[in-house]
Amino acid sequence: VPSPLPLESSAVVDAAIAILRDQGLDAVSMRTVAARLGVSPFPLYSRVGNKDALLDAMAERLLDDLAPPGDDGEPWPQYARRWAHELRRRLRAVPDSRLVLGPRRWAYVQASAPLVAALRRDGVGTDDAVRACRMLMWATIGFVVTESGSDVPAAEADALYERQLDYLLAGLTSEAD
Amino acid sequence: VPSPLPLESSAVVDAAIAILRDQGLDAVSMRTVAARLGVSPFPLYSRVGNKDALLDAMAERLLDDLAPPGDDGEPWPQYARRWAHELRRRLRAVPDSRLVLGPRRWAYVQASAPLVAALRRDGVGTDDAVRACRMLMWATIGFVVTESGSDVPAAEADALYERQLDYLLAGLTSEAD
DNA sequence: ACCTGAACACCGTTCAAGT
DNA sequence: ACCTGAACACCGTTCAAGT
Repeated sequence: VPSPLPLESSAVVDAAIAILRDQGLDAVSMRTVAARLGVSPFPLYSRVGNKDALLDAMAERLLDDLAPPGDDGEPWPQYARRWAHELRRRLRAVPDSRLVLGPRRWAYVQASAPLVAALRRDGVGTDDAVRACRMLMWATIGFVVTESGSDVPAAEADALYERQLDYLLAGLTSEAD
Repeated sequence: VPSPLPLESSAVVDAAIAILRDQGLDAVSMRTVAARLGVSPFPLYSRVGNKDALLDAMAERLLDDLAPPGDDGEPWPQYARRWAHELRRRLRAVPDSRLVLGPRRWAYVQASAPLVAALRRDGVGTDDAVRACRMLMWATIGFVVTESGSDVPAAEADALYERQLDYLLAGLTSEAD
């Protein structure tokens, strides 16, 4: 009599991400994930809920621990620059932009925490800090999603992103004073 | 003996957009579009190619004739502001952000033409004009895609977009001089 | 020449039946 | 209690057969 499989939800996410990297997002199905685990599809539903929840969990895993918190003496615009570049780097490493969109908000709320903290540490009010963070985050997500669908060379996209960041930080800095 | 159906590719796109508005993007399939036209799925493939090409054609339709060209005497930053707001308005009217992403670039190339023309008319070099246009377009697409997946109130998103536009235009203007 | 009906190889999800 | 196998209601796409 076989005992219940020691199938953790993290193992399901592991398998899904392995398929994502090997064969792309379209190859990730409840059936292919189950097959990679040597199991029928049914047990997956008790571990991860359903397909959409699995996609959420994958996004969360891929954005986990986005940026280290800033140093105590670091001014917020400098930290914001590091944070934004790290967010872009992580998002570009995700092999499919459909995974970073949709209603997968939770991962971003977590990711924004250290930037909001850096702003607050420098005396920016909570609402302003949240808005500044939101602007940088939305601009970065949008930039990555759009550049990934374009044929603009990487070096040019890098330069364009740097300039956009300059402009946004200049605006946010002048307003914060 | 029935003659060939007078089935135009535009009718296929019409039917697909009608289903999009009535039941959402997930309800748009080659089968449901064919059923709405009273036809089997097969003839659609000779009209629109395949499902992905149909999605491209839908995106193109939804962004068609994006912005009227600017007045001759209108300075480019003022036209850029109108253009960007119109782009955002159009994108927000598309009921699903998956439709404005992916490799559906052609619609955006067309949409950007009048803005590039306005910049050039004011003496901006071609490369700079293309880059400025790209920044405003990517920022806007990204903003809309991200705001549509968030629970930020519309008024707040409007204000945030306006400010982001201020910052980007301020940066682009100072650089153009 | 062009369409229909059926088929192929897939989906997400669920349920009776087994152990 | 938990899984398997089969099923249900779908996909995109294609092809033999009809007209």
